[in-house]
Amino acid sequence: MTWGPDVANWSIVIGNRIRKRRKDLGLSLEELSMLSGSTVPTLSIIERGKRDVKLSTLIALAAALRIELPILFAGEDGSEKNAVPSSTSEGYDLGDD
Amino acid sequence: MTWGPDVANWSIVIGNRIRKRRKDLGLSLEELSMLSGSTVPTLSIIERGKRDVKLSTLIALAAALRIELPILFAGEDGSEKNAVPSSTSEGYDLGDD
DNA sequence: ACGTATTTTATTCTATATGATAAAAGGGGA
DNA sequence: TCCCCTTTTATCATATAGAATAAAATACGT
Repeated sequence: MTWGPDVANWSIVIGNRIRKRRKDLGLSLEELSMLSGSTVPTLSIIERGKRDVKLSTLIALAAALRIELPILFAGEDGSEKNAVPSSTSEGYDLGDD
Repeated sequence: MTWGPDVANWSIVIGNRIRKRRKDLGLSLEELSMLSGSTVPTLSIIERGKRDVKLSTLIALAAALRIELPILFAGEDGSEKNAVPSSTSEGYDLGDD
């Protein structure tokens, strides 16, 4: 894996949320696999934050877990503020806005 | 494209938000390309909601546009409620929770 | 209408997400 | 310890995201 830290952080946060929700629902990876259409190995990898997942996969997972997609991205406080500290929040050069 | 409607809807919502933010910043696709690392054709496709984008790409774009990632997913009201009506919100069978 | 910048579309190539499957590793109970 | 269930890891095949590039289409000011 050669991602930047932001991707790694987000992948882990999102993976943890998926795993927690799955456990809360009392589902095994096998069961979530059937509900979401992703295979068990794929789910294992995603829940541990080791994959650069596609949007469609997250959408299917959110539906299977019966949560709104934005919940996977929301801050700990449930707001739209980042749950993950951005490593590149400033330092641009094009003089706009 | 053979996605379900949820993916299409989300792709369009997210693409529209990216394009609006880019315009608000007064950036061309070429400039956003340099800032985000995605190519111009890729940006064009993403902004029009025609690609099943990867998480890492969205993270890079949010950083380039200097917005928090959750903003791309938040509801119109900026909450964690879906901006997109889910076409698969119910009808499951495993008796949990 | 013309010229220029911007965006879209098309093509080829590479990287990788995901599926399918099997095997290995873990984790409780009895 | 022995099962059984669950999760992780590994391998191979397929689909597609994204890069690089060029060309076509569009927008837009003059």
